[in-house]
Amino acid sequence: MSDLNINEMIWQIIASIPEGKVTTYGQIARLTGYPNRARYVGSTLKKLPKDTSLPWHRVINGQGEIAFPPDTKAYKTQRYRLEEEGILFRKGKVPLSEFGWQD
DNA sequence: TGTATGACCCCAA
DNA sequence: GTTGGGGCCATAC
Repeated sequence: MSDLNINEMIWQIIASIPEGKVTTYGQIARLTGYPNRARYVGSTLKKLPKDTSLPWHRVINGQGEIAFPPDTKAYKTQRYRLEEEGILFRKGKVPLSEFGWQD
């Protein structure tokens, strides 16, 4: 029940990420008020339909890297979308300056 | 009911 | 700078 609320919060937060910016699973978890739910955020994203309008590609891990292995289709898709939005990669990582929310 | 797994994170060495 | 281990909690089997 409360997890339904969490899902909505997660969707709202992701939808509010500005174009050309990214954020991390941990940040999203914290903004929902549950600092330890970073893993749950990933689980939620995995369940999204492939035709979702949610900008899931703007969500990366705490290291500034894409959460998928580099040789996967999902990785390439995500990276391509980010680069289309003007986000540049440095050695496979996104610079901190591109993060939407920072503590 | 119990164990394993995952689009993660943090801290100590 | 890297590496390893613990923690987290919903799902799947």
